Amino acid sequence: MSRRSEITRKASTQSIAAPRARALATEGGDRQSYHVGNLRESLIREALSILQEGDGLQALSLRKVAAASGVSHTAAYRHFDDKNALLAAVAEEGFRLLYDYQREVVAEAGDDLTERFLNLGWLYVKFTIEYPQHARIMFGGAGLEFKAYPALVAAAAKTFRQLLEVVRRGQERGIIAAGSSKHLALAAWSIVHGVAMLVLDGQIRLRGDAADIEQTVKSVISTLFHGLAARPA
Amino acid sequence: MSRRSEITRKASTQSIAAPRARALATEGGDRQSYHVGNLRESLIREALSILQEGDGLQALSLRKVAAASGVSHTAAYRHFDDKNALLAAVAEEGFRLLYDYQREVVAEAGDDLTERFLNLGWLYVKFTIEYPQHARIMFGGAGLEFKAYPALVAAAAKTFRQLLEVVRRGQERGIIAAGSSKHLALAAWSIVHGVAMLVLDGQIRLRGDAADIEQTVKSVISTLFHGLAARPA
DNA sequence: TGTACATCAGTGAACGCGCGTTCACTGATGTAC
DNA sequence: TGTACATCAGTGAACGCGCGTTCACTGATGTAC
Repeated sequence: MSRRSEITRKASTQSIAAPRARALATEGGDRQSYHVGNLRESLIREALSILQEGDGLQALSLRKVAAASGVSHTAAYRHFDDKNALLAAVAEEGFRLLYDYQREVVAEAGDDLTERFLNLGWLYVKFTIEYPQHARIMFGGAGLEFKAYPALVAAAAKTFRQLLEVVRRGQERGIIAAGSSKHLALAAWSIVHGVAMLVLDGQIRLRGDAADIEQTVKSVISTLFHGLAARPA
Repeated sequence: MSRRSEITRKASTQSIAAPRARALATEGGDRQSYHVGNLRESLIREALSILQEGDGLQALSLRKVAAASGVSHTAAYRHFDDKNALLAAVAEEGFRLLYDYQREVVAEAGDDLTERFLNLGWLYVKFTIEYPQHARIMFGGAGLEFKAYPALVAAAAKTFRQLLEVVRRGQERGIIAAGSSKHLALAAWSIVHGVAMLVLDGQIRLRGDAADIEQTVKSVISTLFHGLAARPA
């Protein structure tokens, strides 16, 4: 008993992002023995799990999250000032998760920069499709005031900086056009974010299988890469 | 008395989009003498007005909308099956409004197609910034099941088709690259939608004035036009 | 023109619900001497 | 080692709230004869 609580306490002191990046994609984990030491993490995890069920943002309540963690609903106030603070933590976790995924793609060896760009963009869209409600919280659908949560702002900025670096490296190698790398990165982020949101909202109908969607999305991204305008022949 | 109700009844039989496209941008109109004949339009208008106050989607309730229309909250059920049906009507109205605005830009004379493209894109973003909550309903933030509302689907499709036509005309004139015009239009929609959402969510911080934002947005769109890749020199 | 009836938009009371938040509390664990 | 005390995570009852929806109703307007 005392041994277990020692373990869980230790777990609570380190970032939950790294060890859980994979776990999130799989199943919920053990439901027992939360409390004392890891309730905070448990609440975030269960919130994600509830969002994953797809009943929309308004299906997420403090009470449900607490119940899923096997805890009285007032216990949440030990760890979060209020409901919004929990949402902010969920969003923050989302950005860390996305960052980790992106890092893998960026780190992948491969000389074809275009290819890598397509993959990075496709990853972003895939993330949004796989974690739609999660993505909505991250991208303002919950009406969260980001400014009130510096850690959240930092996590989001870090994710964007990753893209910015890829653009810069491309420019150095002469593969990406010269100019404000910030504006170019913004263009890349915008198109990928836009197509993700349109797919998520069903404006882009995903008739056909996953492969079709992937192809469509990549075609859109490659339009950005090569330009909409006709090349002067 | 009977004369007035005749007028309002006639008004209710035609689309509210055209005559109101301008009115929406200005003030709320007269609050008296709704009922019998134009309650439906009044409910939609007041819903928009409440959304415009910017307290978020969840601040919009049937009861508030009815109260703003000066009517018992159960009266709404005379005109809408339920709350979602009202939301769908609001979204539909939004697409019609956007369509009308776009048509003006498209119709504007001007030989410079690039310029016109930038203007069309900027219009889209401006619309989203000016009617943020409205845009959220239109773009899935309310969790509306679009499929259940054919008129809504039609209005959205019509707006997209407008963009598609511009792309096709550009291709005919050899100004826009050959290839699937649908995919190209999708790319244009995506980037514009993405940048709009990122601005709306504060991910793109709008330090500086409106002109700065306009410049940034147009720079992003022109990146799509000319391509991210370096031109082979 | 007058009467009887149908239609239908809007009323207001009532319902049950889940919500976020507060409060005084309990009981286990950690710390000082 | 033992005692007294502080800390602190979690409890459970209670609060007030606004919500969507239902129901039987009222009263004005339109229609048939």
